[in-house]
Amino acid sequence: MSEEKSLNFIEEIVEADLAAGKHQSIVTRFPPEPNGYLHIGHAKSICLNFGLAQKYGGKTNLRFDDTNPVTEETEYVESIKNDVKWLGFNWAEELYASNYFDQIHGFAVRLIEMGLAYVDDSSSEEIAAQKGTPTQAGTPNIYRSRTAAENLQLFEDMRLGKFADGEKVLRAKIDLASSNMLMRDPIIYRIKHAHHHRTGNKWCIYPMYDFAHGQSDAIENITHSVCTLEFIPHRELYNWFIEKLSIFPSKQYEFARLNMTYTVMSKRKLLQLVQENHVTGWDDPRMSTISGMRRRGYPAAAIREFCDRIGIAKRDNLIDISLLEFCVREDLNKTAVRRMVVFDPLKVIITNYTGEGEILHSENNPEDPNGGTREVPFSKEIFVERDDFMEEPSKKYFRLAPGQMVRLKSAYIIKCDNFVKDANGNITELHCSYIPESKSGSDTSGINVKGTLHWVSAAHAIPAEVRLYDRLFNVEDVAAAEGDFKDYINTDSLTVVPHAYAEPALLQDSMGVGFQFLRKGYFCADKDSTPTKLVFNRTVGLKDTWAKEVKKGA
RNA sequence: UGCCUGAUAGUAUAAUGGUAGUACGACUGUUUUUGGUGCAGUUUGUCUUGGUUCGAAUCCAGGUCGGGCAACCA
Repeated sequence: MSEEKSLNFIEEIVEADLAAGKHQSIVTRFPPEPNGYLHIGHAKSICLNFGLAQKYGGKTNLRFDDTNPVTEETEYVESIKNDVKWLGFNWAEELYASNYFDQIHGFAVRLIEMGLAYVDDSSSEEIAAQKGTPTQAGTPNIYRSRTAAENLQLFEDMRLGKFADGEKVLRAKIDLASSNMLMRDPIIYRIKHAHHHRTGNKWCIYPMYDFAHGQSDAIENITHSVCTLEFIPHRELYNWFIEKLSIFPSKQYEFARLNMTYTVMSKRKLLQLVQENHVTGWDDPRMSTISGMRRRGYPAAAIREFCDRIGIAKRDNLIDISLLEFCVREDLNKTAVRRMVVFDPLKVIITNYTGEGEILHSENNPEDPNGGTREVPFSKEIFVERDDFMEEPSKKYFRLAPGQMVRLKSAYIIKCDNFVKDANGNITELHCSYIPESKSGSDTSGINVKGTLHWVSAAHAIPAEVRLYDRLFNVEDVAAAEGDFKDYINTDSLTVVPHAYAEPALLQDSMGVGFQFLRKGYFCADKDSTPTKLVFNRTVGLKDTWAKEVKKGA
């Protein structure tokens, strides 16, 4: 078990800091804004932040970055907590930036007293214009030279609600000529007469991200504040506030956010999909949200493994979603319980089978020697998959065809003797004969067949609905595609099989587990499933080299 | 056009001046009562031009290309 895994650049920084005695132990944080559901990109950040603390014996706080009351809701807070827990992580403390509003307000006052912040009466457009452009310095306005006393009074009046939204803002007084636009006197407090999901109506002024995040990090003694690349320009500001306020010097480090093929990874776009009913909700199994993946049947361990495999670096990336699917299959192959379900039934009559029927046994999981077996009823009439028969088979087709033999999984070898067509030329029935000596487990027939089919006994079959999912978008790089991302939605991303036939064992199974429907893929019971109406989601298909072969031939 | 960032097989990610490796993918073969799984193997790479050096993916300089920055969002 002593596999040496190389460190990512953040782990290297942490190890160097620890080795240098800069910190006794580390503190990280996962800081979502509660304005939407978490997605797989957040999972990467969660695994990184919690993983760092786990690996180096530190702790991780869950901190809600709730500084914008108009977009944030308790529903989101709850879903985020649920998702982090489900992913398998425990936070040291559940914290909120809003817990620190008093302290942050105090920081602002201190800045004003030091002459490093001022109240600006300009409109948002005026401020934008006065900021200049990246190649042109900004210009100061008359408010910039207000005295500390005047600013103190004005800021207090802002807090007391004497002004309307947008009438005034508090700005840090830094450098209007900085090449970093964020240093050109950034707004640090704005007026919002809005109800906050935690502080209610106590405040009508709220700190901006830049005046809340680093401050919260400092208050919590966060040693390594890890965020994504787009915050690189914020680092200069982050450090400026820490220096001027003489608070705990948290350090910000940035890594590249996760992008994945055939999907979107922004809360704004995900919200749009939900609101405009392109999906059924945040937990629609096609969504890249944690809750969607959970509902679809992705194991938490598979998501963690995926996050581990993609690594941490600073280069922009577009990860192939098939890597995630690989991780899901890898996990489920070891754990999923095998069952047989026929999606598109074709009746097979075993003409020489004279018995009443019998109970056969089949292993629950060939990968797990301790997995046990379940009972599978067999009888004269069974269903097989319609595409497991071809009237005129191609040369490498190992399934049923006139005169061709296959094994029925865990049962007998059968031979197709005849088939019946209706008036329209559709095949309605297969007539086969079975080889009595070929019974699974006690086969003395000496016959070797190339194909093995899944099947269900017609008399014992139970109905089930099966939902098949495909990628939500039909272009690889959705974010880079021209125009509206919604133009690329795959309208065939959901296929419902309303009347599949399942083997009866499935009725007794506990529904929290992952299933493999033999030769069909991995499935899980959907939350819509009831004892009288089973509903399953296809988590991911099996690797299908035959389909690939067929495609090549076509 | 200014500033900030980055560039290693198809996709990711290592090698931290000394043999370019790993995973996924693709392709072979093999095993298999899942055309699944497993096993074995093959394949493909240092953006570019110079420089430093015995030796450069790594250090330096120029170029090229990608991403970000001018929200009272985070």
